[in-house]
Amino acid sequence: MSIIFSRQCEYALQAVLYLALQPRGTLTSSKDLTTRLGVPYHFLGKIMQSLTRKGLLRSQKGSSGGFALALPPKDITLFHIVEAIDGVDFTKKCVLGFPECSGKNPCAVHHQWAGLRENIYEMLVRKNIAEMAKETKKPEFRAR
Amino acid sequence: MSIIFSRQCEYALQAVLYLALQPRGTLTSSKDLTTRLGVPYHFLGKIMQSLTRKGLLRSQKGSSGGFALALPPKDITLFHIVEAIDGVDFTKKCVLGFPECSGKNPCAVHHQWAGLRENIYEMLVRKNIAEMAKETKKPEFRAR
DNA sequence: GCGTAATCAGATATTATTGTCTTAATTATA
DNA sequence: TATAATTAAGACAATAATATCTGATTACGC
Ligand code: SF4
Ligand code: SF4
Repeated sequence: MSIIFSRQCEYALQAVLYLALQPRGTLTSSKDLTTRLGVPYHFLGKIMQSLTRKGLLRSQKGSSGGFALALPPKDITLFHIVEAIDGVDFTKKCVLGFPECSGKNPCAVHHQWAGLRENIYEMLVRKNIAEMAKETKKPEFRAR
Repeated sequence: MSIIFSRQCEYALQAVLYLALQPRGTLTSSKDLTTRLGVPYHFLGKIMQSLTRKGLLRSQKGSSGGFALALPPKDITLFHIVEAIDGVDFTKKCVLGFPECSGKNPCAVHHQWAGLRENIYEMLVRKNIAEMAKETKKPEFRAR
C-alpha cells in the first residue's frame, strides 16, 4: 500500500525535486534520473511525459537532451505535481469511503478528518520547490 | 484513487461501524450489510471472513446466523480494523515514497509529514467505536 | 549528411486489487 | 429429520496499476 499518493505520483514528486536541485538551465536525462532515484526507466519516462504535457516540465529530444522544469522553481508546489498525476479529489473525499456524505449528519470522525485533509493540502501548497530544494539535505541529489 | 486506505479497508470500516450501531447481542447477516452499505456482496463476505479470522468479529453460520463484534465496542478502535486489513506500515513510510529515509537529513517536508502521520494515527486510535456509534447520526444505519 | 544519443509514443506484459461465482459446511427451525 | 438460510472457502473473472519493450522522431556533433 502506498500512502496517500500513487506510486507514479511518488516518482513524479521525487523526480521534480531532483530537477529542482540541478543548476538552472541544465537538462537532466531520464537515464540520469532513473539511476539517481532507483526507479524503473521506462515507467519514469512515461511519467515525465505526462508532466511535460501538463506544462510542468520541458523536454528536449536528441543528443544531450533531457528534462528541466518549465517554470521557475518558486512557481511550482508539490500540489501542482499531485494535481497533474493523481488528481486532487482527495480534498473532497471521505476517509471511510462513504459516498455522498460530507458534513451534514457528520460521523464521529468527520471533524478530525476534515482537518487532516486540510493539513495534507497545506503540506502540498505551503512550500514551493525552490524553498524545498534549498532546505533539502539529501547529498545524493546534488550534482556530482 | 482511494485515499489512505484500500477499498477493502473502507468497506471493513463501514461494516464494523454498522455492526457497532446494532443492538448488542444481535447478529447481522452479510446480505443485510451489503444492502445497507451498498457494497458488493461476495467481496464483503471475504472481508468479513478476514475480520473474523483476526478475532475482531464472531460469526454464526446457518439460519438466522450472521456477524457481530467479538469484543465490547469500547475495546475496538478504527486502528484495529486498519491493522487487520491494510496493515499499519503507513506509520513508518515517507509520503514522497523515498525508501530508507527517515529523519536524518530530513527533507523540507519531513516535519510536516511526520506530524501528519501522527494525526492519522491519532484519528484511528482516539475514539473507540462505542463512542463513535453514540455520536454517529447516520439514520440509515439505525436498525429499522 | 551521418551516426549517435536522447525523448516520444504506443503496444504489450505483469502484477495487484477488486469483484463474482459455485460449492460445501453449519445451524435454526418447522 | 428435512428444509431453508446463512457463513466459509476456493476458484475464477474483470479491472486497474505498474512495468517493459519496441520503433519512431528529433537534435546534436562530427
Ligand atoms: S461525516 Fe464521517 S462518513 Fe461522512 S464524510 Fe465525514 S468522515 Fe466521512
Ligand atoms: S526526510 Fe523527506 S524524504 Fe525523507 S522520510 Fe522524511 S519526508 Fe520522506
